[in-house]
Amino acid sequence: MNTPTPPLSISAVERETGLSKDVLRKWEARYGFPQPLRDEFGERIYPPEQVERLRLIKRLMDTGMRPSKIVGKDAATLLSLAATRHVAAPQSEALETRAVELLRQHDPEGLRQTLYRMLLRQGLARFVQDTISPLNHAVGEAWARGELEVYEEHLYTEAVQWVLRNALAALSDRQGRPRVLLTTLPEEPHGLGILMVAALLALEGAYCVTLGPQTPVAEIANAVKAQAIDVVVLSFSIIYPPRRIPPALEELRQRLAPAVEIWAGGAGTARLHRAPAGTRLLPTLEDALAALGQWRSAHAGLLSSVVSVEATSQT
Amino acid sequence: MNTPTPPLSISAVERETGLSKDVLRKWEARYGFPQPLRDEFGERIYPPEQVERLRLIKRLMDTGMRPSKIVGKDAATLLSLAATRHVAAPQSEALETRAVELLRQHDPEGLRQTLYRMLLRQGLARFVQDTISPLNHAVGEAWARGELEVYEEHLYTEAVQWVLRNALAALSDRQGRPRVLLTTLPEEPHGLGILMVAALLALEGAYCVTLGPQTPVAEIANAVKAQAIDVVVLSFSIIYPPRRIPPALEELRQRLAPAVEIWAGGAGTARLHRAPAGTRLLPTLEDALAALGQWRSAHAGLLSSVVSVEATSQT
DNA sequence: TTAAAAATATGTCATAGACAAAATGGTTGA
DNA sequence: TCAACCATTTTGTCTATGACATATTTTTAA
Repeated sequence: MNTPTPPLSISAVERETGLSKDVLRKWEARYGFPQPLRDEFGERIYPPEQVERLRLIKRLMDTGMRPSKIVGKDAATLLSLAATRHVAAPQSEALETRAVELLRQHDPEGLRQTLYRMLLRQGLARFVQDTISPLNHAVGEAWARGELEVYEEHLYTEAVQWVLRNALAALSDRQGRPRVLLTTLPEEPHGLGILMVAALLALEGAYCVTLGPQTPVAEIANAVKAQAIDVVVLSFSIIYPPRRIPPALEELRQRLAPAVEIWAGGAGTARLHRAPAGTRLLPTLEDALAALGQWRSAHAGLLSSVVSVEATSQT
Repeated sequence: MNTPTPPLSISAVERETGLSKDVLRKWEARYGFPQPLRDEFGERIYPPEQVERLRLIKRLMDTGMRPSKIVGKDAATLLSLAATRHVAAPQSEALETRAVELLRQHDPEGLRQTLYRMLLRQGLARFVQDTISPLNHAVGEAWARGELEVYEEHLYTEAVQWVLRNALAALSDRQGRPRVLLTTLPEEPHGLGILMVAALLALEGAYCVTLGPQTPVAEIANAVKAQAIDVVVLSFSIIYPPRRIPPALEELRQRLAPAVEIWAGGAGTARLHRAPAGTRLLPTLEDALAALGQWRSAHAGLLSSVVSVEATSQT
């Protein structure tokens, strides 16, 4: 009934796991795993079990573990390690399993509908915080366990984006303040986070421009000028190397006028001690709302003179 | 004003151009191009001009040219080659340049609006055929000339998807016939084509399920059964190796009940001589409409008994 | 404790050659 | 005239091994 999963070539494994060919070969030499079979031409072929383990290892490494600690471990140990990683117990198991089920049945329409109904029932704010957030985790873990294929994760992402963008379109108010630009840096492909933040901020009356993921810094600077942006929100997922976040933020800080605030959100920022000067961390969605409130009170008296401020800041 | 584009490392060039590190090194050895400089550690660094040329070369290769014919050529020659490739002169230059402009200004909202207004003015069918199709070309070429960054192309894709999905949602009719499943195979990442076809078919009253791109064959078979699908539409873009299309179609043909039709569309199918037995090629969008008409007349007398046919075909 | 320095771990890059897979071009047979 | 076949060439991917930059951890000094 399910996919029969034949053994994979090294490029296929690279595609499936995100581990480069070089890394796969080096691990084999250094840690003795993976240990692919060879085909008739002496080329590596990886049995599904090993691909499975590699997927798990990749997932654990994305949460900060080091290869030497985990590459040797067997699948069971890896799974238990993965289990100890997340503390928060999901409150609405039912929805999550239902969503994963719909994914597996390839019913994108049904998934969108389910999500949209949930949105109507809960309201946008609770929907984003209590439903989408845990769902993201559930889907991510299902994928790491090999229960979902890559394209099924795509399906999920598309459905969520669809629902959130719809909501955003309805909320869009060009007079809203602050004017917020949301995007990710070129090395960060995950764009769901910014949509979630955008939804929350737009609900509170901010004007949100979501650029989509992977915008070069120079282009962010252009967009900020062109659209008279007050706040830039960047999202860093768990896969973004934490060490690279501060320098990236500092570079952006230098390129933007000091009046433009820089907020950094996403799971990747949770591991940071403190924010670089002139930037702000938003490890959770609540922090985004708090930051918005503070921006508002800081600019409360100035809102009437905003137009002139923008005009000068565009030089 | 524009991006300053520093010299790039070999991985960066791989990311930018889609040419693997192995290929970049081999071309250097075989054809003498690219000829990257070396940094202080002896590692390759590619000046922007060479990256530019590589981008053009990749684009030309995607249209079927061979490396030996073009890797040596200079940028001007490559551009003229690219120019001779497309015959059809775009009729509404204005719109195309306007869209590219909006992209460059990072105004996704504005782009969506422009597209949506165009849709309302022209109607969905003309919008897809006369506007989106040439726009796709224009954007693709702008990208090959280096006028757009990767993420700007994403922006475009997202905007078009947004507009088309919106239209599709409004048209969706669960009673519609035939029931059409649209997707691409795992090696084909481009998903715009199926949305365009879906829009046209849905407009004519078909029920369309768009699975998103990169669905494994086994999963297509599952979905076909689960949703009582009459027709599977696959899209092959210009980058799909033409030689692999027939075997792929044949494999799918074997996995599906004979009553389920298989149509293959997209620019990749234009180069094929004839369709494998039991499948049908749709090199142009008009062909899709024609195929729909023929399906309808072939099943005209049976439409009343469709329900029972489905019930038995699901065994 | 904090900070700097040394040691270790890890990923990326380089070279060079083997060879499968794809494409081309010519030949044969319908 | 066209398609199918085979030989030849082209082209991309893979193997193997080692160097070394960069990231992380540990140790040492302040």
